[in-house]
Amino acid sequence: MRQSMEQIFEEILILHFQENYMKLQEIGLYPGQEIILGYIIHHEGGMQSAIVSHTQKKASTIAKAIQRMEHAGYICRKKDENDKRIFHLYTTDLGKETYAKIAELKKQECEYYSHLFTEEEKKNICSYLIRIRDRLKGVQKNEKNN
Amino acid sequence: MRQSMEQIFEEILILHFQENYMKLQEIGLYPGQEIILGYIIHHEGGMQSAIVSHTQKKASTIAKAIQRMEHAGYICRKKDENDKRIFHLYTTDLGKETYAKIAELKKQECEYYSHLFTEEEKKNICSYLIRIRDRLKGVQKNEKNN
DNA sequence: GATAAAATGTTAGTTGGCTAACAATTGGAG
DNA sequence: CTCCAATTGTTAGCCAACTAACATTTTATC
Repeated sequence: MRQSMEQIFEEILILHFQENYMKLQEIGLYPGQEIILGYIIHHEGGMQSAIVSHTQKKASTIAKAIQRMEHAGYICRKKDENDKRIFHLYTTDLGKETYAKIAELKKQECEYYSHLFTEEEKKNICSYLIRIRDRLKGVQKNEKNN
Repeated sequence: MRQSMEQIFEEILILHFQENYMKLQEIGLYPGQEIILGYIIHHEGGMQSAIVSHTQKKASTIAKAIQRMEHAGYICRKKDENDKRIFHLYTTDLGKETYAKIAELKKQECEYYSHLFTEEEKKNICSYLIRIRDRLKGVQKNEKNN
């Protein structure tokens, strides 16, 4: 074997990043914004802290992205009348149109991968991926206890 | 199935990024610098453009990283006497020590994953990963022709 | 030899990601 | 009711990643 599992995986990470970057660029978004937009579309009126929990990013990262996305016209914020700390987030028409393009691309991507493997292989891959994910989750839990 | 292949993969991307970030932070590097350091260690005297080709990052990204890594004392640059455009890159003692730590971590990581799968599963995974990688490579080649 | 093209590296400006420190508000403990 | 802790969100400053434009030097072409 010329390349190890890990090396090919690193290669895939780079290629995946580049492909994702180019696709988003054509749509007009920056990496990460599509996840935020998708969350708000499916949780209209939600607040920033929910996005922080969902995306696993830091609050400061989300805060800046939200500001830029609001300025670019993809989303809008409305103050809560009872709790003055909270902003409720909503998508604009532009945001909805933009997410439709992303959803279409994601669908195409899923179909590509679907044709790349047999049903049995897909089951295997899921089993492997879950094992890797749980291992990564476990490592982080252990590190938190230190 | 509650989650699709793609969703679990996205989850793994996030977890992998976070684990990598924390490990590098303990060593004193920023993400991406470990790849540059590794390349220079294995190609002492090489030049920036070679790193650009190898890492698939843009020249400006590498240029800034090289400057910071030189300033931080991990590497040093020497001007070429014949071709005045070129800088030759070398690792310092600190750079070599730092990379030793990274190599140790990578070794541990490989062992973890090695225990996570049987030999047959590993062969399967390699087969799947290669298929994904080649598909990603193919997409990018096609896009370049447009 | 002059001029255009390619190679090498830099700088300015955008974004995402992080940490750390901060302000403001809310809610609970005493 | 008071005061402290938790929640929510922001700002400043660091880095990586990108694009676009640039300067310098080398090389190829005519």
